[in-house]
Amino acid sequence: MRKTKDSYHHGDLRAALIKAGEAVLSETGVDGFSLRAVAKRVGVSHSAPAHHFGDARGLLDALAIEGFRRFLGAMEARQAQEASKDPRRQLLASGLGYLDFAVGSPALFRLMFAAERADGKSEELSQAARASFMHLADGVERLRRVSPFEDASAMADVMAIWSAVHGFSELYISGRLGPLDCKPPEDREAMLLDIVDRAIGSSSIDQASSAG
Amino acid sequence: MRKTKDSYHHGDLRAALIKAGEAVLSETGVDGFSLRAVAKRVGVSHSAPAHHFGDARGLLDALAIEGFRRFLGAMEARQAQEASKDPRRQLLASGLGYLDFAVGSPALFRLMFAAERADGKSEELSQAARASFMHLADGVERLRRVSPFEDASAMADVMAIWSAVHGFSELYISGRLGPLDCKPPEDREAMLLDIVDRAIGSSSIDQASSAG
DNA sequence: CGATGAAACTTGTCAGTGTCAAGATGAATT
DNA sequence: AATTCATCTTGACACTGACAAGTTTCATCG
Repeated sequence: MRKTKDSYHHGDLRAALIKAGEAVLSETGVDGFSLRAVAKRVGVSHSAPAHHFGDARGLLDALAIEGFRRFLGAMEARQAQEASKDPRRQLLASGLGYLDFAVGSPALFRLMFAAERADGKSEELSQAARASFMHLADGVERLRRVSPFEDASAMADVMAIWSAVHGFSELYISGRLGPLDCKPPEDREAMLLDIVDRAIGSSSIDQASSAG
Repeated sequence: MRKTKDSYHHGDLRAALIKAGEAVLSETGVDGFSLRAVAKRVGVSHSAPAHHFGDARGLLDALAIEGFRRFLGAMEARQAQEASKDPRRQLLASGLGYLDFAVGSPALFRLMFAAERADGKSEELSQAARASFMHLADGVERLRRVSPFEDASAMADVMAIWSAVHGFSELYISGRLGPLDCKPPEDREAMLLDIVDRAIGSSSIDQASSAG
């Protein structure tokens, strides 16, 4: 069974390694990431991580899982801040949370969406990723009043919105949006809202015609 | 052309290393990529690449530069196939080329858009990337009849279209679009066209009439 | 033609990495 | 107190990128 509560030797090495792993990831990027560097930062031997995560991929998976949890949290936080409960507004708020996370933890964001990790090797990781997808699907369902899994056009909305938000986030953290990233956060957020608005399309004009 | 296969000098080692590098990249992904593996594949010593590319990053930069060249070619190829010269059709065709390249060379695509390489360290790489961006900007300019660099709303179109196409491509090659990637190419292409259509928005529904 | 120097490539070495095997530590159970 | 066993350490191996120094080929000039 899953154990490893805070106990003796180190206290809670597993959690400490994840925390240190995130720090190393954000400081040096995924290229400078190494098991030994993480272990050294925590102050344990170079092969201590192996016991908790198996191999390097195991630790990266754990980081991605933790990342998806915070990712979902970032979207929900923005939605909670949004006063209006209008589905369209809530969906836009969710997109802002998506961008918040990408900008705040770009290396982790990239790790989470790395191609190799979507192969379903880790069931827990697949599930965490699916939860984020479901969050988006739910948002569209509230807007369209139809489940995307039962309505192709609603699923098309999901794809369009997801692609737009994800693409913008990726390009932004890549620094490819030119002078935009030098500007205040309000600018990139306004840009994102415009983009998501296009992606939602005419399917919800009747819902909230004067949003903005 | 000096090409002495059995001689001490390879003849065209630089090109051979780039070619082998692309092969290693597509076969093992960027994680399994190593200078020594590339050198071994070509049949030279482990430090032969250093003479042409300096360090590992130098070879990866060269691969990205070559990638951007083929990337642009993929977009232009699709545009050439498109019979209609209508700016909207041409823009959509360009998007299909974008997706073609991402699907055909996912590892290279990811390498090209890796965040660390957009820092302008390599001028040649920055220029190759900029050329691809310009291709998109030109397409929007033909559609809107205004330069995106002189019109904010046209630049917004550029951002929206780029985000949508890039996001869809990223998510697709990540295998996160679910059952979509098992389906024939026509399906994903139809999906992309729908998405880009949303991103273009109403700005070109009546291209000539609405003057921004 | 032959020498000289530069370019292309090799060999050797070093620190660092992931992973495995085997040993040491200490809390919990008996 | 002895045993158990997950936890953690030590040591080793093959591999990596980078550097230094040596070897081979080519080009140019005397």
